[in-house]
Amino acid sequence: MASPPGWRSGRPSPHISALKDIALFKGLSEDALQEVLACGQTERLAKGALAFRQGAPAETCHSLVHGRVKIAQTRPDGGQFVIRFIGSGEMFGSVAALMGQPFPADATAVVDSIQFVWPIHVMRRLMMRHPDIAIRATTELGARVQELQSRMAEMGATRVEQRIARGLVRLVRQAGRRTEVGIEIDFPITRQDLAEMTGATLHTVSRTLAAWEADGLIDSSRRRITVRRPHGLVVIAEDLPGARDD
Amino acid sequence: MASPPGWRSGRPSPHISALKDIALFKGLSEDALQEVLACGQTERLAKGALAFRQGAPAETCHSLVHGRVKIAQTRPDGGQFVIRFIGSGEMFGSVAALMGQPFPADATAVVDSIQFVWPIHVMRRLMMRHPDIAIRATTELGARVQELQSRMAEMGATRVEQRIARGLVRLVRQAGRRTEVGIEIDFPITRQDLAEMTGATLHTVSRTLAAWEADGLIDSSRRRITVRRPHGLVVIAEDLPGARDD
DNA sequence: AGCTGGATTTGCGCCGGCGCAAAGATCGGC
DNA sequence: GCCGATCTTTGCGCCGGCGCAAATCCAGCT
Repeated sequence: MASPPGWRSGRPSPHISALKDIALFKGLSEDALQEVLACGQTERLAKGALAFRQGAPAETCHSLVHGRVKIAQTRPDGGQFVIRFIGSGEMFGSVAALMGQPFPADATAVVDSIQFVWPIHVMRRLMMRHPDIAIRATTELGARVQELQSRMAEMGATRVEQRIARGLVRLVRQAGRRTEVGIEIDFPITRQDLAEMTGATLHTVSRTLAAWEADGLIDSSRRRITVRRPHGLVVIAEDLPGARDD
Repeated sequence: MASPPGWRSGRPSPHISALKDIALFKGLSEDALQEVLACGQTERLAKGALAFRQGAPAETCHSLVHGRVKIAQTRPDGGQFVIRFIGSGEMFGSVAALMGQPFPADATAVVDSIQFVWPIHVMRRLMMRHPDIAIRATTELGARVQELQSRMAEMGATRVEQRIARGLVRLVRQAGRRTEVGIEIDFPITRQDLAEMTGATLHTVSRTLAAWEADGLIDSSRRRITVRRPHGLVVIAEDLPGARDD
């Protein structure tokens, strides 16, 4: 694993370039970026550390500079539910902040990470001054809405195997890294996580993955999953007729 | 914009008040409202008529002036999925329009309705000119995201009975009308719809409602549902311990 | 290296909810 | 008032996936 610049020194080195990678700020003027930068700060998140906690007042916007963060909700019945995983350049916690509501979930670093944090009122001010940003925000949120809706529709699908396959496909798309054998999910993920993403049980996920591994569809070990034949997974996810490989 | 033909002949500036009821336009200046009004048009939607069709290019924003519209998606496997019901004053189809993507679902009037339609570029222009609108839009979308996320979390809950109860509770909140016996869903809804909202089968929904009716929890007839003891429903929805009345 | 706790696997039994099929109830139209 | 189209109810059988429990395995720590 290559260490990102400025990681070890314990010294946050805020880079405008990092901000530029955030979709929301694309095409923003230098001084506007400076404004954000000046108001916010870079923070280190050790693996397992929380960026924010479910129920806490949301007064900050977060953006991940490096690493991976899990957004997970504790339901009243005690069950956990994994909403999504955040990768580099993505923002999180912003919806709650914009809405003036408490964070709806915990944000936990699954690997050592670096986040950039700034107060919500800066974002508000920016939006007032630069309508582009607000418009870009609607686009971002629109994308979220669409993704959530498609995920909703998926949940309707009864077969658990399908749901797990789709969850895995999504992870591959978002966090896949090519290796010799296939595509690996580039951060540690437990079967429990996968279960909590798809609404299945830990047990069923374990069994299912084991079956797929026996079929040579995937490789897996503790917290690691590598997809050897992505297409085969898609066939299951989309319930295509094909019983053959590619 | 050229005057739209036909519909407006007898009506002087049809529903500027109707526009004011749309959250997105709250607090907007008179002339800005006029701009929207001039570019759009009011349309009648007979029961069963489509406001737009899944897959069609989304070049229009819609807002319901009166009636009720069902947004439902046809999945690749042929199944239908009810995304949501639209009530008076709510906007629909706007996410797709803003994102420049085809409509993701059909919009069908479930009762005789009236909608207001205007081209997306007007909305874009308005947003550029009035950041408030864009900001308000982010708020709206944020709310959608939150609602979808909570719905997602619900879907994880295994028990079908719970999911149905929650679907019903949501409908009551959104479209409940007080009557002598309880609260009635104020538009015709089939068990099929309920099934497609909650990811259950028509059959299971039917059986479940029958059981609830036997318990005096609800009244129902063809396309009509009246909740006699909302609290009892919530108890099921939230899986509270209480096995008693309210 | 040894220990400890989290992560994973696996077996077994049970039951809820779907699939299928057909009858019954209502509404709306003619 | 009759007919046809929906919408709704109900019976029966089957099976997938959960619940429970125990055994292993592995990573990180001291």
